[in-house]
Amino acid sequence: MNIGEASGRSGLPAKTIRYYEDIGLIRPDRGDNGYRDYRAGDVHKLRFLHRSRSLGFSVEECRQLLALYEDKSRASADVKDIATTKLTEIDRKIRELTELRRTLEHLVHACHGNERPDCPILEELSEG
Amino acid sequence: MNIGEASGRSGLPAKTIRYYEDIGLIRPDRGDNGYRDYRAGDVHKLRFLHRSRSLGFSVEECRQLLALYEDKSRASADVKDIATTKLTEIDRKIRELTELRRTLEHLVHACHGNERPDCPILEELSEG
DNA sequence: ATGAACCTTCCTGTCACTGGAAGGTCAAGA
DNA sequence: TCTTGACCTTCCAGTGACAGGAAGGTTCAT
Repeated sequence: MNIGEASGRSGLPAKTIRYYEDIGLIRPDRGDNGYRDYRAGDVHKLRFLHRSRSLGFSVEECRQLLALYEDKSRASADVKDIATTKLTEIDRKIRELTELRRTLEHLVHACHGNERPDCPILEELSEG
Repeated sequence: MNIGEASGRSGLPAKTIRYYEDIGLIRPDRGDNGYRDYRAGDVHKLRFLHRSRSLGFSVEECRQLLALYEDKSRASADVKDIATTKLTEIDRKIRELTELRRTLEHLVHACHGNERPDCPILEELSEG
């Protein structure tokens, strides 16, 4: 199938699929006309990539996961390691954002939000 | 003062300070030798930028905040609007990450993490 | 035969810097 | 006076993960 159909079936934009080929994630066949030719297995991999990316894995992590996916003699511990590391990262991001949120909310509450220039938000930004 | 001292006092790397000049956020004087020459007010602005960025505002938002900071006839409502919008964005990000976290934790728990190849994480990634 | 809807490659832009090369300037020590 | 080392300058390239668009080839239906 052509890239348009692979795109439709995987949910990834054609641009992204070409990019994934550029960086060596997938290698579809080519037809006589030079068009990329995807098989069902390729679409599976594309869906795998789509899902992995949307779960917050970086492209390099997706590369590792895809290699494990294709390695029938893998150890599930290797997959779990990657996922656990990512989970820790996500936890850290959530903590950082929550801290940010607290500070910002505090500032927003302290500001009158009227026509006058005095503003605790700007004060905090210049002194913090 | 030279850029090195401005960097030390503001907490921003010299590279970043030059970048902020490139994109028109600050315009220091120049000495006869061509060196940038920062005054106390410039360092204040740099600290303002540092703090704003670390609170999650984009550079363009920082540009708006800095303009309000310098506008003595500003309305605090304008500042509050920007901060409130950012607060909403942060909330959305936290929600997304929390959802991600839940899914990923579920997968990590389901995976045995041993030497065998069967792995619910990979299964979910390929089917999800 | 023509037009639309595909497909191709290649180049540029995004965001907010960071690293590095090549070279000028300045202050302190031998 | 010379030199060394720490500054400073500009400019170019790279990051991550694509998106937009130009210029051109292919396929299919009318």
